Amino acid sequence: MGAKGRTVTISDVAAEAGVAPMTVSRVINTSDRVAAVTAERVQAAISRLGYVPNLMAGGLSSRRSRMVGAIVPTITHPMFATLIDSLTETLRAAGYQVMLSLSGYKGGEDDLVRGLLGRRPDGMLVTGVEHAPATRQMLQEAGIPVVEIFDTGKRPIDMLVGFDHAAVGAAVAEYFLVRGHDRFAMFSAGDRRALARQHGFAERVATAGGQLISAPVLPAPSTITAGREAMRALLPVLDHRTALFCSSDLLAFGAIVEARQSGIAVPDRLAVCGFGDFELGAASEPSFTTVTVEAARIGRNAAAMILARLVGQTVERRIEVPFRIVQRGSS
Amino acid sequence: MGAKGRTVTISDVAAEAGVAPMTVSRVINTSDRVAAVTAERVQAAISRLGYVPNLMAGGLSSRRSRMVGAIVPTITHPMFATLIDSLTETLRAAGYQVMLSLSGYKGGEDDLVRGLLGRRPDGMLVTGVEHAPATRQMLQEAGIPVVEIFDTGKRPIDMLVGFDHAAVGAAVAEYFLVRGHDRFAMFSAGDRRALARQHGFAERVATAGGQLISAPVLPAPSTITAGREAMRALLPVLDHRTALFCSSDLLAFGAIVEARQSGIAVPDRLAVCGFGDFELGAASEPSFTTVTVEAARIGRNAAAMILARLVGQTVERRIEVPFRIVQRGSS
DNA sequence: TTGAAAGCGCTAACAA
DNA sequence: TTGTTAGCGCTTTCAA
Repeated sequence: MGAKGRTVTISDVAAEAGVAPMTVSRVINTSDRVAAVTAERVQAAISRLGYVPNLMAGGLSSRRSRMVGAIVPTITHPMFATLIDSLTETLRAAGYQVMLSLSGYKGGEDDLVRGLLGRRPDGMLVTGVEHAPATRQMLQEAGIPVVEIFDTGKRPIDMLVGFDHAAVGAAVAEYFLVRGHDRFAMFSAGDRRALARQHGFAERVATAGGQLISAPVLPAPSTITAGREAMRALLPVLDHRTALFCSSDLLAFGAIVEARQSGIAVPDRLAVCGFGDFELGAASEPSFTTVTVEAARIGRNAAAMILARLVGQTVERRIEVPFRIVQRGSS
Repeated sequence: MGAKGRTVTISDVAAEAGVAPMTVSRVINTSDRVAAVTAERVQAAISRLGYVPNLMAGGLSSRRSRMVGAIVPTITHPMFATLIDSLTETLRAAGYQVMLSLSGYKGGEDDLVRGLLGRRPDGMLVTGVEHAPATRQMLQEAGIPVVEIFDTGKRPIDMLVGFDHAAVGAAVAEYFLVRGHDRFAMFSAGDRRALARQHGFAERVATAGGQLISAPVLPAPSTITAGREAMRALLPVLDHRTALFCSSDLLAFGAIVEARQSGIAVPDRLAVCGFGDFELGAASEPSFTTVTVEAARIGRNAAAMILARLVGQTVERRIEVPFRIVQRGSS
């Protein structure tokens, strides 16, 4: 560094401490292989000069960047925010940094992957299992551990931590069916995984001979306001007891707020189940039923899988994380 | 890359295209300075081999990493999530990536800064204006544009985009005073900036001769549940009309839910103002008054300042972003 | 418009 | 335990 003048390099430190650069490198990376006195002298030189090792140089030479790339659609969504939080923390504890890219919900993943791979990450995390063939190939040929998260598929690129969204939809339908419902509605965001939940829900409902009276697809990411508006549109056909599944807790909350405004009793006239288990669902009034998935666990597992592979361990290639319906006041 | 065998380098591409490595480099970085036919041939070789340029090598050589480091307390908080979103997007459009570190609310910033500076970022963003002296010095000596965000101070490290939290507190107090309130309470998270808002609020209240009946400090980050609990504790002294300022919309929402559960009329008996302008405040019932600050604008401004400096422009060193009280159903 | 030489700052591999 | 040599894959600089 150095405000004026040259950046301090490992050679400067070596000269200052009266050792070879390689010895400084050892002190920094594998301090056990250096005599204690020498190490102390080097450490003193380091802090005297304010030396900050150049990780680009180190990475280029060692072919290890101590960095993991991650792509998620957004961090505005509590689920992904939590996931990135736990991923980052688990990797940080192991000495790795995370380079994050946000893909939005409109594709363009290829450029993001290429951009990250340019930094030569030691591992990669991508959201979902649907990728352009070229993207898949790039990831495969990178020769690093790759984890796909938040979904399942038959043929992962490498490793996978997620759950079956269609199964979630079916489980929620089942939950309602068991409680005697026969009229259903679903508010779904337009992204792949929300739509998979919708399909699972609709299919189970159809199999049971239930009636799906409405299933609007809303723009991703979901908002409370979108939930309110969808509910407003649904009101005219809400003449009988209905069970509503929302692809996000935000939609569910909006739906409930609007329903109560309009004098629709929850849960008697309208039963509601959300998805995501945000704090909102537990701490609002009425609290509402939702599907809980431990996002933090997905992040931790993904990080652990990458780290394990980096130290040469054989790892489970596929982890299905459980989901669970949490019954609350809305159903 | 290459699943088996060596990674493709610029020399491989050069050989494939029948040119020198330097020509390939020019095609990638400054394609205008290469003959069109040559460029085409090189591009063909690049995609044939699946070449992904090594940015560590490029950065080491050019001393530009095309990367900006950023430290925020958390991305779980909607305000910081939005900010990082806009920062990332603005920088991405200019060809820069963001390396994100999460500091939590407990310090340890020094290690994060050192870790990021090791990647030789072309710019840095840090949250707040309070830093350990050593951290300050490291940032200063890095010789790169540094932006401190989300606060103001007399003596920024380099550049600053933020607002005065004490002024926010004072403005909210003023807002209540104008409406004839004389009894006040405040729920505040324990982080620096929330406490600054609290102080500003308390001071203005005191100056006006108002009574501050309660001002608990809650753990950061704020939650809805914490707001409910704080309200439960406040109930016994809520015998007169009271105005409550919460350091976060989550606390405000929790407070309102709990108050209504307990039969306290909002806004007649209890007026509430939150902070942050989350969607929750606008779309819940009753909607609630809050302080809005454009987080996205802070991110965009910070990115723009860094980018401008990187192309050698002289830049405003301090941007005060406005805040505004949005009146809604709770006050 | 293109190429050759040198070097960015570090670490692997080997030697002492 | 420490040092020397070579080279990671690019770009800068200079030359043609």
